[in-house]
Amino acid sequence: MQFKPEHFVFEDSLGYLISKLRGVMHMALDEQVADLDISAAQAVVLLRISRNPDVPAATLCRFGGYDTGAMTRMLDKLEDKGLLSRSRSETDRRVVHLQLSEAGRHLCEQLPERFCSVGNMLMSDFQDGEIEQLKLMLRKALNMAEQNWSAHEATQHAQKGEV
Amino acid sequence: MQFKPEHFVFEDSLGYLISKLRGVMHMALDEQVADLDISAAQAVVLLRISRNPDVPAATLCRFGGYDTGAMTRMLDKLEDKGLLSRSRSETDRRVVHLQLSEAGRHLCEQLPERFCSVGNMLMSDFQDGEIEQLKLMLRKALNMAEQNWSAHEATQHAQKGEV
DNA sequence: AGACAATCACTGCCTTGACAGCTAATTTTG
DNA sequence: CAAAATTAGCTGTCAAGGCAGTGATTGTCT
Repeated sequence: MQFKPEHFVFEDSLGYLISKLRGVMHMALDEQVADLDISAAQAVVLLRISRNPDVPAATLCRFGGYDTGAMTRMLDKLEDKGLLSRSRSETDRRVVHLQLSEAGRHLCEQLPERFCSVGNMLMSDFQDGEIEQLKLMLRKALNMAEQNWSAHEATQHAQKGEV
Repeated sequence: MQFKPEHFVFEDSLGYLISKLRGVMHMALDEQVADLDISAAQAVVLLRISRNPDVPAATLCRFGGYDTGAMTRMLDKLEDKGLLSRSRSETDRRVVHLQLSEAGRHLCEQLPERFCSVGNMLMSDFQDGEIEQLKLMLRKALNMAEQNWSAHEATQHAQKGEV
């Protein structure tokens, strides 16, 4: 029982800080990739495909935190831009495999730098080890969430998460 | 230069962890207030009004990270539910003041407990001081963002942030 | 083998929130 | 004091994403 209702101040709460930081990071990434003519969300998906060639779309949904409908439409746009192509799996014809085009691969080569720029903008005055410590605590919280969720939502839809 | 492109792994990045945690917290809060027939976003706005009686809507926009259009429609819904009432300011007739109704006040009394439940669910195995340390680092990152932003976006719209 | 359930991708429908344009009211400036 | 700029709130429009329902395919169970 770390938090007590009688002392709760939203503007000082963890939820507020986390949400705000997420918003800032998302906006910063959007700006970083604007010249590539994609959005932050699209950049994340593209990077994922480039690291996992021929990944099925459904896998992207699960780990990317997207609805299958949202993913379909996002892939439509990326395909329209000529950054990737879809192809039905031979072994399981329900599945659609995703491959980056030449333009997509070229674009993805530039992404890690853009992602890192955002991190460096926010963390430049963090000391050695502080970042790892921060990530450790975030992972700890996520683990807790996962435990408390599987306990009572085992039957419901998959966990959602986010990008 | 804390982050280097050649070592970048998205699933282990700060952006991924922050986004995922935000998603989990948002979902958990939604669930916590579902029986009150409001959304997590609405809960935040209501709590803010209850702490700042007669707050102008524009102030909610600025500190809540909402567009004025989005705020108008959110207040429409809360008014339809009978949780608050709007009234034009006497001294500045552009301004709309917000007051909670009796039902709204009663609902708000229950909110801190719901917010804390989410925090306690995620942080139950954090040790003393760890939470404060985590918040300290988050605030540090947010401060950095604010600095680097005012530098190059001074002329653009207000910073957005999030709820 | 055949019935049934599960999975994958896709589509319509809906909500949320951003952006731009608008009016009214106020403040600033010439 | 009049004109211009600013501020507050509202509305239309758009894009993103969630939910439910569908068809096709595959897996499972009897």
